[in-house]
Amino acid sequence: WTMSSGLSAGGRTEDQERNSCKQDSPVIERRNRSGILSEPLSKSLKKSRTLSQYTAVSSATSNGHKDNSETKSHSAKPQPPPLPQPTVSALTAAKLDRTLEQVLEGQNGLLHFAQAAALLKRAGMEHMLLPGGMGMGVGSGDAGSGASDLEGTSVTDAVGGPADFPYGVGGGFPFNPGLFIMTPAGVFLADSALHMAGLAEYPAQSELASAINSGKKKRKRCGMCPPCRRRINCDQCSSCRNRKTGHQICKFRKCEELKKKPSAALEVKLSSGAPGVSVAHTPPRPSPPPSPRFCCRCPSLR
DNA sequence: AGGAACGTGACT
DNA sequence: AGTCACGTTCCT
Repeated sequence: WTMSSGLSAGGRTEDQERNSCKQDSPVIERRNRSGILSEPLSKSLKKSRTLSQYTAVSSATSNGHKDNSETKSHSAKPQPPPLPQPTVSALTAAKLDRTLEQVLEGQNGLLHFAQAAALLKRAGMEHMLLPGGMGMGVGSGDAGSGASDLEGTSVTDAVGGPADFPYGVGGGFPFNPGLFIMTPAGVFLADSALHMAGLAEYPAQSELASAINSGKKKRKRCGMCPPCRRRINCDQCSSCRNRKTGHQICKFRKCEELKKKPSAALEVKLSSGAPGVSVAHTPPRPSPPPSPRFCCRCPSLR
């Protein structure tokens, strides 16, 4: 996964502008060896998902945020249309950063979904997935419409085209969206989906599902919210000043999801129709108060 | 209720 | 072993 490297090279944040005394030199990029500044996303995210399982799909994620050398290596692939490639001189750093943030926000959830779908599909093929098994969710009832919505337009657009996510209009994307768990850390496969696909040996996925259920594990940064994407400690907030005693991340970098109470976050997930294992055919909720950001039925809702 | 300090898990 | 950071507890 190279998103973090892309971010670090892609543009200077507003923070960097503010704390210019430190950020003028590239020293800031190597200031923390554990990745606080240069790799804010990779550590939590790479553990949360089986990145090695991802193929070309994941590479599309970082296309827009790589430096020139990285972009060159992917020059054969069509770049996602919404990603601007302005000259740095033409845009201010802050503006560029905002643009990147918008692009990221719009794409991350869908990309995670696409990646999970790719993983499931690939693994399912490897396991000679039963014909009537996973496919049955597609055409059945409202789930089908939601699925077609997703794969037909949003996902394809976000990922960059059928080459990257070949489950487009005619691709026959065979999975019920209810089989996916939308979490702050990304989109994962529901437990039952794993069993249906015979994927019990995919440890990260099942482990995550159990972690969601138990709620015992330490939560991790979502990696997508603005605070998570922020790479610079303010060095001025109480958390920064009291780092030795406080053991707390900079207030401006505190993940939005982690700010919520664990119970509240769980309730949001449940009410948004993404309960860990109760899958596909749950009856529609009478008054769904969907999470503004995560909803497995309405992936475009943010 | 919000913030600070501490305990401790996760990671290098 | 050292560092980071989430969760809990305590204090205001």
